[in-house]
Amino acid sequence: MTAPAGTIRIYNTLSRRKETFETIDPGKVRMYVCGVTPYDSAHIGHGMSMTVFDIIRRYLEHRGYEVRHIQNFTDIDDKIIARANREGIDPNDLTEDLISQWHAETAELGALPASYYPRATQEVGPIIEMIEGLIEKGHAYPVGGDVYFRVRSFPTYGKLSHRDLDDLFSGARIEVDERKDDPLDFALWKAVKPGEPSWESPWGPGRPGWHIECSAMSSTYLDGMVDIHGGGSDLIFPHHENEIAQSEAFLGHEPFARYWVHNGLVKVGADKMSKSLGNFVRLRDILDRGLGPAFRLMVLQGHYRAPLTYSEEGLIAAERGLERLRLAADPDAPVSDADGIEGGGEDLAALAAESDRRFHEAMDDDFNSPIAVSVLFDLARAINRERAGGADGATVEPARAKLAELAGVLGVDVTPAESDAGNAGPFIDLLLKVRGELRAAKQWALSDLIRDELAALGVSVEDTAGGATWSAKRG
RNA sequence: GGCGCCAUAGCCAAGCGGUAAGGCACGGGUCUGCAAAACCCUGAUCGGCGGUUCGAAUCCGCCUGGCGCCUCCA
Repeated sequence: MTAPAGTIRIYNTLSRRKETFETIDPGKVRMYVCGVTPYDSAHIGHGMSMTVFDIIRRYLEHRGYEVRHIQNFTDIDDKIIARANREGIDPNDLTEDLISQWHAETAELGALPASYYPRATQEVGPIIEMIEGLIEKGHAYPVGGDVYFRVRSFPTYGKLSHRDLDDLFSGARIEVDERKDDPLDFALWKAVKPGEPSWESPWGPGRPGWHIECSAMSSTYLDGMVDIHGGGSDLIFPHHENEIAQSEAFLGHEPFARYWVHNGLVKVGADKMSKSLGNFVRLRDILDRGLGPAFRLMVLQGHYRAPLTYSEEGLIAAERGLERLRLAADPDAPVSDADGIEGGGEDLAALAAESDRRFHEAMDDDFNSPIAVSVLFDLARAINRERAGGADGATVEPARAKLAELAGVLGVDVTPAESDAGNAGPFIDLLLKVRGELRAAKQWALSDLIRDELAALGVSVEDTAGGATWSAKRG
């Protein structure tokens, strides 16, 4: 269902302001998200980025846009070669394996697959063409089998990261390669070294440098102009800065990307989480515990541009919150008719309408998901309050349906927890039936024993007015 | 050294000029055989000091404490 039209505003790293979102083609969004260099398994930082851009994409689609979402794999790089050599395997086998893991993890995280996933190694032709074009235009020069981009030839270099060339130079932490015209020039093509994979090129055998593959791929798959170009904020410099320089110098027009969107980084404790710091948490570990949906909610509860402080408690807190949303969104949730608890007698249809308005207002404003999520919780509380007061399903339905709908827009799965009990279901039902008899006979010790033992097995039992219900713990 | 960002209740986290969303935890209740879940109640004046303003968590300055980028990184 498409919501009523509203103006979407997006923060653009380039202008450092929120801008009204207007696409190149009406109703269509060209989105390029920097994927990964697959040299190791994904961590939750990748998970955050995947989730953030999945939410942005879902919301734009919800708003009626058709989104062409391209996500690349830079499957040739120093680290890939280093690891493959260390393990004595073919770099291709390594990247194939990691890429298939990536796809599996994307799916388990509940992120929609991209429209297409180009790979650097399969785009060498376009990459070489682009490099040749840059040389012709004087923006690049070959040196002994390498090719470098001449940073000083691109007057607006630094506009994305808001840096001055001379400030960068004064940073003086760049290895000085005497063969380069300028220390800041970066490699477009790297001459082959012993033991490395290589491709033929006008400059001899070699391989693409780091940034050029994204320029070539975004150009190839999004017609040389993109609406949204995204990635983690650690990519702003040098990766995206270099990408702009290459693409705009080559294409001869700017901007090559209209909205630069960057997500905040995951922190563990006070520090940024990264492979090099060794403080990373593998995405796989969270997924295997069945906490993928909780992770998504945790990401949503913070703003996408702000750093996300990750902790085990934070993840568990999100899981608890998610359970509350699930209960509220469950059409078969038990209704209490206990005395002493009164419903608010609210107009839930009106609440649903108001919630819808607030939700879209928040998401339209640079994807303010924390507020959108708070709307979900407000709905949940109202629903539970009415149910606690004995309201029937029909009374609660407008709010319940709205909650499920809005959660769905964010990709939050609030469908009732599926039983992980496998074939044990009927036996558990049987046990609870027996326990019911015991309770009727006030055999509390035995009935409590059954409940405790089931709990130890990961099955929680709850007694409600309508009888006992059970649910298996996820994971 | 350069550029930039952030400091909001126990933890996480919105708000960005009109007297503090939401989540989790804690405590007190209701319900329950007990429990669980749910519901109700309870908690902050926004790092510090100045300034601008009728009015500031929100703007400016200084200070203190963190972080990020400048090198591979989502």
